[in-house]
Amino acid sequence: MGNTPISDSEAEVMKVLWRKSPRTLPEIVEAVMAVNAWKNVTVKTLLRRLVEKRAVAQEGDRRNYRYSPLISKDDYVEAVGRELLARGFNDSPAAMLSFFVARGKISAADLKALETQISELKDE
Amino acid sequence: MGNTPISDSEAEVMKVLWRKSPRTLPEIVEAVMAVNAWKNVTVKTLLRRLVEKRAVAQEGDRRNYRYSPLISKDDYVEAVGRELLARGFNDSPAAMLSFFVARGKISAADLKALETQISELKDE
DNA sequence: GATTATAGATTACACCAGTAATCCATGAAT
DNA sequence: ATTCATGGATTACTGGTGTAATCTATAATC
Repeated sequence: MGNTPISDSEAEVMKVLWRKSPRTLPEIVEAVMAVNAWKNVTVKTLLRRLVEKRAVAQEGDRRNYRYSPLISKDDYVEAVGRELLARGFNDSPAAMLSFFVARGKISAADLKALETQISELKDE
Repeated sequence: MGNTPISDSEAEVMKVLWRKSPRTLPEIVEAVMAVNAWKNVTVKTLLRRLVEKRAVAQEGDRRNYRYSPLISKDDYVEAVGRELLARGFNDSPAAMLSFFVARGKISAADLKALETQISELKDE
């Protein structure tokens, strides 16, 4: 998609690492394949590319590496979010919000919860 | 980027058409080049691809076509948003919102405005 | 009528992403 | 010692995207 250093398919691999890490290759392959109908070699390729682009760490001894994420889910999500903001909403979070509200994707209850969240943030 | 039928660069062309349409080629080229340092042929290519993928209509007589968007900005934005939601927030708009609030991207005033928006929606 | 400018079409080309096959080396099993 | 399985590396191939050069036909101009 856009500007994240992580592609969509690669993100599928990251997701399993974000859930639990470190993991070994077979663990990762299994977890990814539980969700995506890819060949195991495909998962290996994705993992290797992630290591290359320093999004995943390879530790321990060769032949039995342990893999862990080097990019946090929050960072990833923030990058994706920033992209949406730029692409669709002219960098205005409020405009985005408004859009989702208008589409009925965000309820009054959601807003209440957010209010609470905001006031809690203020108490710091 | 992801699944929108419109790529990032192509979106730059759509943007000028969303702002005002129909427009002629030179108008489009000029408007796009005011923002992007592309060669004019590049803009032509993007426009042609958009016509090919039926995102833009070509009307009037050859040699002086008028171009207008066939995909609305709202549709585009919604597609991009849906994609983000899937990629980063597990399809939960509320989760996304919460994320932006936590990052201080959404103010209490923004929320107030949204509340109003919601209650207005309810009155229908 | 010849020349020129240019809207639009055709062709190009490198890079990345998605998806995968094949190869290699080594630890395990026989 | 030989074979097998498998983690990891190398290579591959297609389609899309970013970016553009070149060509063609025609309207305008001289």
